[in-house]
Amino acid sequence: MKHKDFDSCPICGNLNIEDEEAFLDDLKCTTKVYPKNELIIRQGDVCDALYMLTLGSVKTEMITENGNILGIEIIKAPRPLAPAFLFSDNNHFPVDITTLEEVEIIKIPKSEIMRMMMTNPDFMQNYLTHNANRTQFLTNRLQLLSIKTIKGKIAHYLIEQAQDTTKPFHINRNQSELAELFGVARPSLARSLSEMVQEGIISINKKEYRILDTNKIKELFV
Amino acid sequence: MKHKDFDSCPICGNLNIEDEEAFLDDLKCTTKVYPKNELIIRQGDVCDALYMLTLGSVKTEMITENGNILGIEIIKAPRPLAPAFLFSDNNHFPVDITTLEEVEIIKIPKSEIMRMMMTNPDFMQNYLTHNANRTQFLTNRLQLLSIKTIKGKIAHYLIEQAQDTTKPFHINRNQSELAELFGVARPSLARSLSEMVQEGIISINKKEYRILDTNKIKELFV
DNA sequence: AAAAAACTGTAACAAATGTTACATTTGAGT
DNA sequence: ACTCAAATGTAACATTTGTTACAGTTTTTT
Repeated sequence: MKHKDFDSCPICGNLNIEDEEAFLDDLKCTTKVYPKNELIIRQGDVCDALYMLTLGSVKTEMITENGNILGIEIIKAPRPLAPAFLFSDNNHFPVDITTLEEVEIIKIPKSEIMRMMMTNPDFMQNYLTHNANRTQFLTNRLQLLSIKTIKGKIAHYLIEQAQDTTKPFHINRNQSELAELFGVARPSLARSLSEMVQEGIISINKKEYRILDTNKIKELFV
Repeated sequence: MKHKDFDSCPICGNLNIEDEEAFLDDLKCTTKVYPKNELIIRQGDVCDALYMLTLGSVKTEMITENGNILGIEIIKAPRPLAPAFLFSDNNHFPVDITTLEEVEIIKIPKSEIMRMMMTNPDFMQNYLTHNANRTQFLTNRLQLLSIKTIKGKIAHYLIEQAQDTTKPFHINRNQSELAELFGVARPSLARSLSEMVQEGIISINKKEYRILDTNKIKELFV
């Protein structure tokens, strides 16, 4: 792992240690490279080590039992994969993980992680913060899914994405991806979007969205 | 906190310390008692200390932006309230918390939690495991919500609850609570349930459920 | 035991979403 | 500039779910 990557890693960054090389050399771990489009972790697999993605990107997908795919997110290196589950009583991965390109993954035994936490307060703080952020991400996802109407989901999502609701902003997903994110059918999403445009609530130009009527879009929550 | 409670606490149990009283006496914290049916924590409140529920029970509710209540769970003492969010970058509570009876809550500063983790490996392990279990709970909840049909949710839930799918089992919730758990309307749930009974997939007697047709109930996932 | 409250079953109807299918537009690659 | 694939718009129709309302049942309270 390069120094730059090391610093930008959510759990290894800012560690305040003198010699990062030595720190890493001491670490007992194995490195493995996987090709593109490979399913590397299955929902339900036992999780007994920390999988650190050090190169490339992967996609995590939660497959519901009715076969629908509920896209969760794309993870880019450097980041640990599902670090919380390493410590759960029922230590199984909750998602499928598929490579999007060639990736490198370092597998660190649980005992090593424990050791690092005990000896390095910054590492422990990072690990805790990272897990907390993950939990918050999940909670957010839960909140989005729990909104029942499609227009409500759109409203929630757009307001979340817009830094400033008076200015246009860019959404980096196409309709199919949005539909997957919301867990709805693509044509249904398109219909809701075009209705919201016709009602003068938002305007859309390609992936450039704009909130036109702040009051109306907030009414969709009521 | 009594010894028995101390031992059964998910993050303070099995701590391998000689003197629990001394351990607790050293702890800088404040104790507060709240009456029944009080909203003690609001969604969005800043979370800068660990709230440990030591007596009584509370209800956590996530209120969606359209005003619907999506019941999350009932928490009984002793258990920490949302311990993960203490360490998140954006440290706000994700849920409303309401007392169900008179409760006692101990508020422990973040710095104290950090100290305890650094000095006590068992405490750290407990804390991590507890957070991991919470994450798994959320993931499960996410999975349940992401199933689109009501019958699919029922099927998923019943199979999860039934230890042995050939034997009858008890569900400790009424229809309204189940509907809230699934995020659907109560009469809709009742309709789906009675259809499943008519189709010979399950039988219901009060809160005693039984899976009659294992194949058919699994087809609801397809 | 009677009364009240909570829970359950169900029906008619409204509303939202899914499904399928196809036309149109956009974008990428040559 | 042309071609092809992907993305989008949209319409008709089917299906599911929500809403409202009320009656029957069970449980709790008095």
